Amino acid sequence: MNNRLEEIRKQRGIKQEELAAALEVSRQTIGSLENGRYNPSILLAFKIARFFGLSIEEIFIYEEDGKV
Amino acid sequence: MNNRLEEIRKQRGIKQEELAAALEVSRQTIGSLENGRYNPSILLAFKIARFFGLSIEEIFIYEEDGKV
DNA sequence: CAATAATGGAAAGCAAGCTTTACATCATAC
DNA sequence: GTATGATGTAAAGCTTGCTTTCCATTATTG
Repeated sequence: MNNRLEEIRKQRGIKQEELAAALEVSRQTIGSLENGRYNPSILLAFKIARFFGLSIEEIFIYEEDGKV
Repeated sequence: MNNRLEEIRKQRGIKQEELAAALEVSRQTIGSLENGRYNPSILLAFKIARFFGLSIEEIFIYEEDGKV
């Protein structure tokens, strides 16, 4: 799973910390997602998508093979 | 999080066990999702959506409040 | 009724997501 | 150069997702 989180966040000119606060998660969680340390839960994915007004599929890129 | 998994699966006339096999998860996982015992990981959500040719949002319903 | 098929659901255990704490790095500004 | 702000990253610990195993329930069918 890849994601366009950092790209989209920067487009909107907001900081990791601000995004984290808006989503009610820790800053480290945002950093970990942006740097691919793990995938979001589906709940967090929904929150992120809703925050940016996008669909989950527009932000998170699932590649059949790439596995976990 | 609610989901339309059971509904969609039955529309297609397939059994929990068949769906589980197609998605490479256990039958219990499918049953647990259908009966709301837990939410899927985002990877499983993608697999399910892709299997049915739908978007994640068409299958899993996120309600702002309803919490976890 | 007995047998089989499909589903429900619990328990234990491992894996993954998230938190808090803590420290390092990098850039910018003064 | 030092201070400050933003980000990277790691460790320990809790919670949630998923597996395997096991048994119960509810059709349906012979």
